[in-house]
Amino acid sequence: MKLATWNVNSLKVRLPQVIEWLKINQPDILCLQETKLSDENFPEHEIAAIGYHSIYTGQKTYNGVAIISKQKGDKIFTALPDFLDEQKRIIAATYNDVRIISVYVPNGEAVESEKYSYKLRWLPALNRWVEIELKNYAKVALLGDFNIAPEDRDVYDPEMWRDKVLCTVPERDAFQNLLSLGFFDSFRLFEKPDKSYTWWDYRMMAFRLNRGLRIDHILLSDALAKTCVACDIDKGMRKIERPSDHAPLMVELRI
DNA sequence: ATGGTAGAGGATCTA
Repeated sequence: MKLATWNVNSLKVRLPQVIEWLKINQPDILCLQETKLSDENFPEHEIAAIGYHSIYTGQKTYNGVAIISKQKGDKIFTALPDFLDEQKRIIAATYNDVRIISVYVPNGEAVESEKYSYKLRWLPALNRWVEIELKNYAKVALLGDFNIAPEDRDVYDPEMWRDKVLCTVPERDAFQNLLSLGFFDSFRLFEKPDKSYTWWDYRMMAFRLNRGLRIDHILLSDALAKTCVACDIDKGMRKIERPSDHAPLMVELRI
């Protein structure tokens, strides 16, 4: 079983890339973030034409998440139960006995901003709900754009990024609190090269200089982590013409 | 020099 996540930064622009990527990689599950599409504009038919189901919750211009899957899912959730939020940032469904939770965590903009305090309220709400989900399902995967670089080794220039949004202590604590519920960061189950990142700013030749951060993650519950045999960043998708600023991330599970 | 690029939408906002 292959699970993947990809912040596409507009599914309208990236649809041909997503279709091609699905054909080549054949994941069972692909979680998308920043679709930037209202539900009536979601390209469900184009995706169905290559044999994939879609579930989605979106809005115009900003945010928007989806799960693309070979099998149809059930027990679909499109919001956190105890956190009123107009922004479409979470979608979950069950595929056989595997619970898939796909998130687009708020970016936070800057520590002094209202968006940062929203991020620090959003993360505990996620934590509370995921804790319940872990009681109901042994096999849980929490995937997406977390907008958090968990450690200094996940940042190209940790001193420059010290206490900047994506790297602050409260954000990293919130990420550790998620892991403490019983998750493993699948990327760190394996020996990986230094300077492995999933996001590079469009500006200042950041990608060419590999000035990136590892902010997209696939967290696996113990039952799934035991079956995980690979976790890889598809950096090639950041090299092509008109790329997303994020690369896809994918795990392979022996189940 | 507080910049720069991309996407949406049609002036700025978000990242």
